[in-house]
Amino acid sequence: MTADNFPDSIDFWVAQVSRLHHARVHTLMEDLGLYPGQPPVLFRLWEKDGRSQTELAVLLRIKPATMTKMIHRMEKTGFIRRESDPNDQRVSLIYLTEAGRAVKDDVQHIFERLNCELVAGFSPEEQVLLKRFLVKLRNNLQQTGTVEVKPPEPAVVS
Amino acid sequence: MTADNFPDSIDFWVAQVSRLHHARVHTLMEDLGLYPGQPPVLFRLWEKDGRSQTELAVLLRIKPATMTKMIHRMEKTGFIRRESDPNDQRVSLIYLTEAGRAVKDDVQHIFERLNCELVAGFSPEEQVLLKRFLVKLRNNLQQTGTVEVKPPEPAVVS
DNA sequence: ATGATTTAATTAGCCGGCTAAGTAATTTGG
DNA sequence: CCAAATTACTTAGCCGGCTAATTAAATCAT
Repeated sequence: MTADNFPDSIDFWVAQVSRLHHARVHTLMEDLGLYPGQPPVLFRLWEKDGRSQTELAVLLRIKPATMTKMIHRMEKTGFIRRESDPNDQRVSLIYLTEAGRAVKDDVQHIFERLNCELVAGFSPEEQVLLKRFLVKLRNNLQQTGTVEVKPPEPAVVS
Repeated sequence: MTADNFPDSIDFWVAQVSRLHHARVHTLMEDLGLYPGQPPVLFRLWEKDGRSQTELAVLLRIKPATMTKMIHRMEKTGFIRRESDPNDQRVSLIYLTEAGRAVKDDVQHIFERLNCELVAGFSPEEQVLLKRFLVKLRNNLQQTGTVEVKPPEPAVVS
């Protein structure tokens, strides 16, 4: 990587696509009162209601602390509600409210539309290839991320 | 887009790659005292010193308000310094400090390494294709974002 | 059975995106 | 020449990532 080719690096383009996508979702979700981070939560709840925060965090591959924030916002705006798990007082189970169920069709339609916009000009084969590329990038990043730090040999104490 | 295929959508994978990449850069830059958003600024300054904030924001495709924050942090941590443009008191020109010049080689090496990690298992042709795909995604998003309200399509279909 | 460990969630605080509203300087138009 | 518009940047405040440190509950091991 040199200063010359940086602005045309994979890094740069991934970041830019990600930001534009985020902005686009924001625009499209605005009227429904949803923020861009929230649809993924809803998709997982429409799939199966009453999941724990940790379960959701694992599915969305975000950290529990991030989940907590989002859950609070979505609770405040009325799309979900929390309930203590009777079998384990530590976990709070997340349930859809009526409003959370009500937006399902709209959100799904919007995401269908967004996906069309996104892959416009991609042949079906290219779409498959693109997804394979993205998964491979993910794997490459995860590999290095996890291996990377070898446990430092603790110096012998006293 | 349905609840079923969401977790395997292009959206999801792009977001995930972006987050992991960000985290990886964070890890790799930590020892140098840099945060993930800062290398792009440095790359542009190594290329040409003394740019205005707006110029940098345009190059990095971020908003001026975001630039302001980053510039302040980088000034505080000593990688850059600001100077008023004598020809226009509104603009502040950004210059590298000695520290900003000093990290150049390290940062470039790290980004070379990161790029290798990222595209591991991609043939040169696939790398070209990947970049083309990303650029196309960018264009698709920018199109919809700017046009926003498409002129009503001619209803004639078939 | 109780003390130690693990686990679920929260809190505080940072980074980097964004918008909206405000200030200061320059340009433009009448 | 001076008022109006534009431009460059800042500020305040939100969202969504993250880590580190806490708290409370459950489990494990002695």
